[in-house]
Amino acid sequence: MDYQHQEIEQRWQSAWEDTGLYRSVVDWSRPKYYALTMLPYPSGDLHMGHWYAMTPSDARARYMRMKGYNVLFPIGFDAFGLPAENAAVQRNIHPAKWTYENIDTMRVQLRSMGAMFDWEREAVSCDPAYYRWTEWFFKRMFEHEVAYRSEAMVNWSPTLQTVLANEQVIDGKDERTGQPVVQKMMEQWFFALTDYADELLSFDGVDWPEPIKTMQTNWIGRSEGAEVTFITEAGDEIVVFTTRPDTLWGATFMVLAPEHALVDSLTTDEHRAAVEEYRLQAAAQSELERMEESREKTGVFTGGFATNPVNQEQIPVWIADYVLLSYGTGAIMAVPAHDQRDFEFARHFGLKIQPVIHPTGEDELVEPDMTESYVGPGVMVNSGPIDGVATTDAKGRANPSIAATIDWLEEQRAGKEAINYRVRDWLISRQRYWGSPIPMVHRTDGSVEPVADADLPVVLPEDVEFEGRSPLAELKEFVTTTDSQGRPARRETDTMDTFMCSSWYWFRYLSPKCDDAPFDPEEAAYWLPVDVYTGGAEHAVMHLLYARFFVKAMRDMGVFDDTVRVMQEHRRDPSGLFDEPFMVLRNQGQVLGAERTGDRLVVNGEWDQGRLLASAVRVDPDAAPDAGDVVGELWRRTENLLQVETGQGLVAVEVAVDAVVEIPAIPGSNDVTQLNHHLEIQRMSKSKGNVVNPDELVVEHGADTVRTHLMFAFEWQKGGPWDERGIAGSRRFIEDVWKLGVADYAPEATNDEASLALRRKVHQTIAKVDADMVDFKWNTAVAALMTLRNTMLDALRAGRVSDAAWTEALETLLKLLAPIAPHITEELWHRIGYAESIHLQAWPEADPEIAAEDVVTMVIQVNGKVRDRLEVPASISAEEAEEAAMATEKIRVWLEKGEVRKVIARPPKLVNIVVG
RNA sequence: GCCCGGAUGGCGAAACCGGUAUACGCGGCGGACUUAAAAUCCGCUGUCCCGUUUGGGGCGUGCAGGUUCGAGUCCUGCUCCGGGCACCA
Repeated sequence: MDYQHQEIEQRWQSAWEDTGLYRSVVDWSRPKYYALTMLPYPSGDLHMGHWYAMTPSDARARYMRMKGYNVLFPIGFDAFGLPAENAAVQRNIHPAKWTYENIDTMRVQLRSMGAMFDWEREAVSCDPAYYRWTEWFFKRMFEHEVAYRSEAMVNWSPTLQTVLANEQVIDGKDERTGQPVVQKMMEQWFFALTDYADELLSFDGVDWPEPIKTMQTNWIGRSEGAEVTFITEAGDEIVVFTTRPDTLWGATFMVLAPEHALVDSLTTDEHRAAVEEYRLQAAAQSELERMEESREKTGVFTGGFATNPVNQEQIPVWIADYVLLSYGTGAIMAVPAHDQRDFEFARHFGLKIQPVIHPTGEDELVEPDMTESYVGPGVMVNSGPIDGVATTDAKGRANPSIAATIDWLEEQRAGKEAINYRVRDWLISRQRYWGSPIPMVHRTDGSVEPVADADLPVVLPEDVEFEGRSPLAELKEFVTTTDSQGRPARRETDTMDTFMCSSWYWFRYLSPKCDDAPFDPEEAAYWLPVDVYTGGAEHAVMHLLYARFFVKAMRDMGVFDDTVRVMQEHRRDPSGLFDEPFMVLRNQGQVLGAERTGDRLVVNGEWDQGRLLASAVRVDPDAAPDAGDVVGELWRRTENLLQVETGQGLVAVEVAVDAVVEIPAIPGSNDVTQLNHHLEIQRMSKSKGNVVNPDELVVEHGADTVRTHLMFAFEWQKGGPWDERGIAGSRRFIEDVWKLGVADYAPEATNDEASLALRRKVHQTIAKVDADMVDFKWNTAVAALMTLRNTMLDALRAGRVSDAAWTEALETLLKLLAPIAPHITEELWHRIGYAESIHLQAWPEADPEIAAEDVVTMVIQVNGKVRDRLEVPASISAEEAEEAAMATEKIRVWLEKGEVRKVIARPPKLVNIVVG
């Protein structure tokens, strides 16, 4: 009767599947619970991180089910994206084939976890039945003017002839080829995310971690201030946004972004050549170069002037790349006396500096003596109507000087109060193939129209050639189409950002086969909204912000109208249910590989313009620093570049695109995708990880052990490096549970006290595990179960507890462990004689009376230091406690050292005697 | 630079409202079983000092202060680590 984990786990996994144990069906007579875990990207295989994220989510879903909820816990795949296209280029496999093969592998692996996923509800975002509705949502966005087309500065790769997403650009270079990326103006599709900026700043009614809320708030970056209009000599208006309108009287020049529309008309002939050159330079500059030069301000004078509306002063207009076209209005008023960047710029180019704040408690600022700008509090001076008004560190109208200035500006019609956001509208256009098509056609007159709903989805053509960029634009059959009037038209060849697919997937889970709407209102009315969402904190801003935006936009477009109607039919109050997608959010940390030194490379080659053209690359853990031209740890691999950390900094090593760097830690062939996967898992700056394959661990120890250990070994929110050895403890625990479960318990001489002691422990454990499950504190829940295991092993050996107490203990242990280790508990549950699944049992309830200790250890302190301990009845009174404390032998010794000044009694735990 | 989060044994980590610091586990040490090893079982395991049989005491939660009868927990000022944002007007 050994514990045969493989046999047990496989048998139960099929049994659960056969009986449909995890099908979730709408049942209005029961309370619902929608538990969601972030859907995986089908990168190839499931790694430890997936297990770490998903098994606690699964345990929580199981717990809620045992608590009596009708739980929905679905799964799917976020299947569009760049890695599939890279695979296509590198290995000549169609992205669809690569993706679906990976999905097949991952389905098997996901099943091996023993999670209660309802596979009937699986959704795959690259399936036309799915992206039909992604396109449908785009159309609704377009119809409601949430989707629009506009010029924008984008990351353009001249090598690939395509726009790259920000996340594909690393240090100003294309992540994959290592070639430079430039900034370019292009017409792109956007979603008007900023329309919802204010609503997105509010987290009312949702329970999300504070750090995530802070990150989103900072990302949205609301700033309060004013818009002020300056007039050029030619009569054009230059609108600027400022958070410090009160310093307008100190504005001594203006700076426009090099790309600003008014630069041409402002530039005088004398300065035109310099301006043109600067603009070219700025456009060619990669982000990396800009960062390097961020110390020194650059810029050129346009020769033009504008009028400061508050004092009619003519001030020079410059252009400089520290002013960004994408933030505010792309133009600033420069107040060098009270803004450090402006100060540096003014000093560098010898421009006028005019102080307008008299600092509190200091002498008046004298321009030539200033070594930096003054940004502290004080009193306004040289500022006409607001002279003498106090200025503080407060922002917006809370600052008296700003409030006074805004009032004055509005009265004079020279400006108005304004709010600006750091967040930009969501750029969703991607010049990629493997994404959801944008269902639009361009008419010959330049206007656009959406594809008719009946013609959705616009299907991705399959017979295409890959050369590293999207083939759609080159594919005549795809591009050539007609508009609704039958006139020739050109099909949109951009596809959508994959974040769009993941912005609504939890709706598709509700009814993945629904073909007349994105989701079935009957299902939605019951299951929505998501009650708990679990996943990685790395999605703090992008995915989680887009998802919130999406739901708010859907609500305003009436997408939930039918759902609301069904809810009302069932007397469910819909108010507030469609404002936010996820009511509770919890993040797990990252599990990394075991500690080890990184992959130590020895590279010989030839130096060329700061990079090493490799002639030989080998892995040698013991390589000495002079063994090759470059020796160091492999940090990153792109198609033709290796980043090697030498200890003195990163060195770029150029290799052939098909170069194979054999790394012993990675089994099998070693292509770019695999190597990046390997490097990603060891992502940590100091300690390097190692790939830990969960499949191997499952074979060796069983899914129950792996699940238990992942929940036990770390603080879930924090994660940490995987320790190969630690799993032994969890394995022993699971085997002990087996031992307890199959033990033929036969008490020799039962003893009421022993029985009660066991029962007490059992009920204390229920209370502890229950509280921990609610709070996602898996490690202490498992620890409590291990303690119960220890108590039960002792009881089994002693044979003093009654049969009833033993049975209660065993059944409780199995039920409490069932969410964490679903297979072994199911097996033992049946072995002790039950026919129905343990996963359908009710969660045990703690009886506080049984759990209560009647004798407790009371600590006796003298001057705050523990001097003695005493076993006392839990019901002891303060007087009795005090008396007992003073009476012990040890304490009497301490009492002789002085006079008792005070006694603090906190019965039954503590008495503190102050002696002095 | 700005904004978050963190720091507890050799290691992963516990500690409700301020009330026994180190639960649970790993590792280590000693012992039992064994021809032996593995597995398993039992005991010990913060640190220093005195007694060294049984015990007693000092010091200990990144650092320096403070509040309190009492601080890992609260307050002030730092240091280091992790994450996010970054010429944001």
